[in-house]
Amino acid sequence: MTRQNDDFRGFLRSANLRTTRTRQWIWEEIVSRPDVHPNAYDIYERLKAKRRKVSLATVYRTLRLLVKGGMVSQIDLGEDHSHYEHEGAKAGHGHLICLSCGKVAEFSNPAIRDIIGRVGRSHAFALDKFSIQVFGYCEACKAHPRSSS
Amino acid sequence: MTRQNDDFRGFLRSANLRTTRTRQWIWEEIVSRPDVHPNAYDIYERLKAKRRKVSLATVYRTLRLLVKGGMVSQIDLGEDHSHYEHEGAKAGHGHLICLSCGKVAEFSNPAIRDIIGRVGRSHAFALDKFSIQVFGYCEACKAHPRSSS
DNA sequence: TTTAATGCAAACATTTTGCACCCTG
DNA sequence: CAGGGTGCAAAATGTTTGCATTAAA
Repeated sequence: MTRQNDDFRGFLRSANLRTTRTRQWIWEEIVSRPDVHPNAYDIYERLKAKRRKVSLATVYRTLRLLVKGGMVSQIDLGEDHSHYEHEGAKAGHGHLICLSCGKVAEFSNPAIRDIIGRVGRSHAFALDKFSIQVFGYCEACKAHPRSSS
Repeated sequence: MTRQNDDFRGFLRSANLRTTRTRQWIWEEIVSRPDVHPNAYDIYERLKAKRRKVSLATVYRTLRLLVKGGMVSQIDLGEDHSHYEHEGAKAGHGHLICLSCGKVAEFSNPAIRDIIGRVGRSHAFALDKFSIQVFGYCEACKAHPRSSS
């Protein structure tokens, strides 16, 4: 049993929630590939491909629960739906999003965290979390630009 | 005729778009209160209250056009719809969003801009724009917390 | 007068919910 | 075996689009 799985079961237990197969599958989809940032439908489709019968409604319900509990964070990549990622040790990182191919890279910068902490204090604001999206064109796409629609 | 109105007409002209009453009304709603960050429906309602007949569809169409043209920026305040603001001189600022009352404050920090510029370069990423959302509790709400649902 | 812009309603995409049945604890 | 969890279908929300009509240039 992995560390992440322990965390997950511990979270469910402490929240008085049941550890169901379905919830485990969804959790695994999120933690197993930290680089992927799937949306709800992605998770649903990947589980279906693995012959794990889960409904899209349950995927949404579970995601909501995990986000509320701080196990997963919900991110906006500039599309019309949310993406999700494991809220691991690398809390407080940002995303570089390619406007052409959609590729997402992560970055983490302690200086930004410090500055945001200071900004919060100067506004008498009790900080909870922050998110940063940087939009632009990745190396491949700026070398071979496609026509924009 | 204000500076902003000139910009607006200039933008439409250079994009070969017509300067219609409807578009002006919508533009005015956005620039007239830089502190408000309305969503599409807010704009629609405010115009209706002023007896300016505009359809919600046109509000959406106009917003899309303004965002594409870089006149307005589309921001995510953690709700399930977009908000909009005038993309003025204060480009590259962030938002402090109260998780309790929803109030939004802005901040601008040149150091963050620099760091993000550096991050972009180190990833060989051609920067276009960035956005920062900081979630937490404003002074009033942290003093008098409400029960969370 | 020509053609882009608009209003309306219908279509779409994403997310949530009601309810009968199922499974964990 | 009790009560929470799930699947399914329907509803709710936010946004876009087709088409007939209006109005900018």
